[in-house]
Amino acid sequence: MASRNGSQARKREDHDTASDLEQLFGYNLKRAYIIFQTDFRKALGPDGLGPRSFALLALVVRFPNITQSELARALGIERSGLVAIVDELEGRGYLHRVAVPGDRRVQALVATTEGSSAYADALQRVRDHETELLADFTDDEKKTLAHLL
Amino acid sequence: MASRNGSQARKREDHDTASDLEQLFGYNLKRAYIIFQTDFRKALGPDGLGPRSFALLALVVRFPNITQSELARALGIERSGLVAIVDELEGRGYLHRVAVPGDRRVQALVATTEGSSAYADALQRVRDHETELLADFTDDEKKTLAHLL
DNA sequence: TTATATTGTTTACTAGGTTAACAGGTTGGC
DNA sequence: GCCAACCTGTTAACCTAGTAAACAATATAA
Repeated sequence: MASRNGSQARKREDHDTASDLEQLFGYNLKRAYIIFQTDFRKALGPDGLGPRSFALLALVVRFPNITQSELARALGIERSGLVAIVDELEGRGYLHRVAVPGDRRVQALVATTEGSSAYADALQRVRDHETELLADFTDDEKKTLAHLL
Repeated sequence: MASRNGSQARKREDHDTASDLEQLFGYNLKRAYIIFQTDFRKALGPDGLGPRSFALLALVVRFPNITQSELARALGIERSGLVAIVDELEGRGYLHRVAVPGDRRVQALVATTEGSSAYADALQRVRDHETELLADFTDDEKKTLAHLL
């Protein structure tokens, strides 16, 4: 029988001390992160913004004329990695690159009105999904969690 | 001057309301996860186990004779993705595949003594690093966090 | 001026997965 | 017993998100 060893293992896993992994913060953090990311994509639909594009757009909306180098620092990724994301958002018409008078190397990013409203809409949806996801927690717990992270 | 817009942006980011992102649980969760993962790799050294191999080995140590299909379910990844990890751990001599008498399809996994002790060592290091990483928190906060995740 | 640094970009690469197909083995219905 | 349906481990092709190195254009410091 194929499931003999398996059901043994699963039984032990079910009640008792499932495994060392569950005692590690890092492992649980990863699982929580995956849950949130999956939910994020569900919130924004199949051809909505991805987490990266959303984060980048958030910064551009918040800080108009921010440069790509600054964005890379703020997001903690490499400049080269930004290009594709900016291309995508520019392709959607959510922002455009504008030349900066004083320095011909940089291209400041500004959100279009379409980009701003798309962002506001997405933000609302993500927030709604997050509160739904955290519905099991008390307000106190939520506050603590937010503070700790 | 290249940094004119930039310093404006950064100044605003510094004090005030930095951006909507920081109010989102998902975004902070991601950052926390990245911090923990980076620390994990530091704890185990450059050619130590990766998080995936570590997690798999943990389950094999805990549940001897577990099958790969069961592992895939437990870890939430596809069976095909496991093969490379099992290959790696088998290559290190930490576990081996053994035939199961009753069912010639499955190959149960068992940790070698070398694998068990390597795992115990790694687990200790990861735990040490985690407690160090969480040193700023009070015991109460740590308990709450563990409970929430 | 000349050396050094920075910006945005392309290209090649890596890590960590997924999906689809497969060969071999098992099982349930009849 | 036979056959259809299913499960197991595996390979191959692919995808996503990122890194690292190189580059041309530009800016700044000595």
